[in-house]
Amino acid sequence: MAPSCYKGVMPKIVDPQQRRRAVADAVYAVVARCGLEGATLRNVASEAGLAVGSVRHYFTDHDELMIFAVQELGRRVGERVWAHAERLLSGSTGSREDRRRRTEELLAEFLPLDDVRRDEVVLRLTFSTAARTRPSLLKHTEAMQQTLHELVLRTLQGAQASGGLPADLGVEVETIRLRALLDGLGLQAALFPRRFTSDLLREVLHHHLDELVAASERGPE
Amino acid sequence: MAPSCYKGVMPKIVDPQQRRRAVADAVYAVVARCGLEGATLRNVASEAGLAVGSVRHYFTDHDELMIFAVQELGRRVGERVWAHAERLLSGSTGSREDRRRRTEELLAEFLPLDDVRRDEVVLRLTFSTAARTRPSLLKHTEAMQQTLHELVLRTLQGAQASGGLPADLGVEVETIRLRALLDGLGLQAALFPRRFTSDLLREVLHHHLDELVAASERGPE
DNA sequence: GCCTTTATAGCACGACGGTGCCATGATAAT
DNA sequence: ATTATCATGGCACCGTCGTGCTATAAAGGC
Repeated sequence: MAPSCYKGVMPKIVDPQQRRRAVADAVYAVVARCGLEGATLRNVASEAGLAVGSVRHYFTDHDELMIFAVQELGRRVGERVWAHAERLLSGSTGSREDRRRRTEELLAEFLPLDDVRRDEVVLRLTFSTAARTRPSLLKHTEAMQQTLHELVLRTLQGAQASGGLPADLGVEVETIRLRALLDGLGLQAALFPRRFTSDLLREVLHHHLDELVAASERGPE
Repeated sequence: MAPSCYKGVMPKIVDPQQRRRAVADAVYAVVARCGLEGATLRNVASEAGLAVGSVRHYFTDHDELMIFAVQELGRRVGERVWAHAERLLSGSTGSREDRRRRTEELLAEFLPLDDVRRDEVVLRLTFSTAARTRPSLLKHTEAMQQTLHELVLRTLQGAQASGGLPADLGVEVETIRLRALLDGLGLQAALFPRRFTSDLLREVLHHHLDELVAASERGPE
């Protein structure tokens, strides 16, 4: 029916992608405030300033909304931290202390040190734990975890290549250990923000990296 | 404690405490299978082989049921691990390698290395994350976390006293770091049991303890 | 003008949640 | 036997949630 050009003949105004992202924002706000069980269509629609029918116009199912929320969360986290990683890699010049400082900053992106990162950690944690009993979420959660794993791995490998870490260090095991540390800290801090202050989190991370570089002076086991 | 003859004048047969624990068992089974949102009164009652009214006879609210489940979970975890800790402390004799091995076994109680510990980790994780948005659970979850914290702290202090760890080691920070590591590993393993095998978990814990004792040969920073 | 497509909103239905209330059976004291 | 107490089970009510369906308004293409 329509002529050959299928691209520019949309008789509408709003951008669906942008709308979906806006709804995802509402999901994040509700989940951060009331938990995942509070992310009902009515709550999300109310948070987004829309009606339930409007939200359902962009998401067929409640499941699809949750899946999109996880995907979008993974996209944003990956995007933000990859940008940070590129900043680190681009500035390959600099003293060893500078590289160490920037590496620590990069890894600190995974800790709830401010409101933005705190919400992000809480959301990652919430969706991840929920994915255990929700097959539809598990696949995308796994992808997000894989992204974070590779990022930490690349970071350690980069530090190793630049001489900041010993060449004989088991980066795979250290990646798992470091990621577990970051996740565990985030978990505790998400539960008890008053006990786990930003300074304490930074101190633990700093200490852990100290131990990693100190292993170089010890040589292979 | 075995159900001894009641001394009071109760015209009944069953022991309410035992019944409440049995219902808690049903809660654990349902939560482990379907997540916390699946722990409805109907599901729990069905799992326990009772009717909803029967469950409600022992728990006024759904909230009270959840609170009791958290408390009981904390009790059991603490009981089991404290028993293990006493075994460690009672056998203060033995070579350094033996002490190290038993310490590692004690800390391994927090890792999902078998079905029992796996369920326990999953339950701890589920209730903890849920407590973030449920004030009624937060208080008891905090108590459970405090118990685990103190246990890890005592373990490290014991190792330090016996000479297994350097005297100048910051046990408080190391406790936080070790607990974050255990929590993070448990979180990952709960999500992806196939990727995080028992051997891998043991290896990471072993490696971490190696790093701790290796810090003794490095002296103060 | 007309018509198609999209955006937004609302209603109604069925399913399921917690909970108040009550009926029945069992037990032990009187 | 009577009665009080407790255990157990079921019913019914009300709220909420997801979802199918429909209505209305706006924006191009013809």
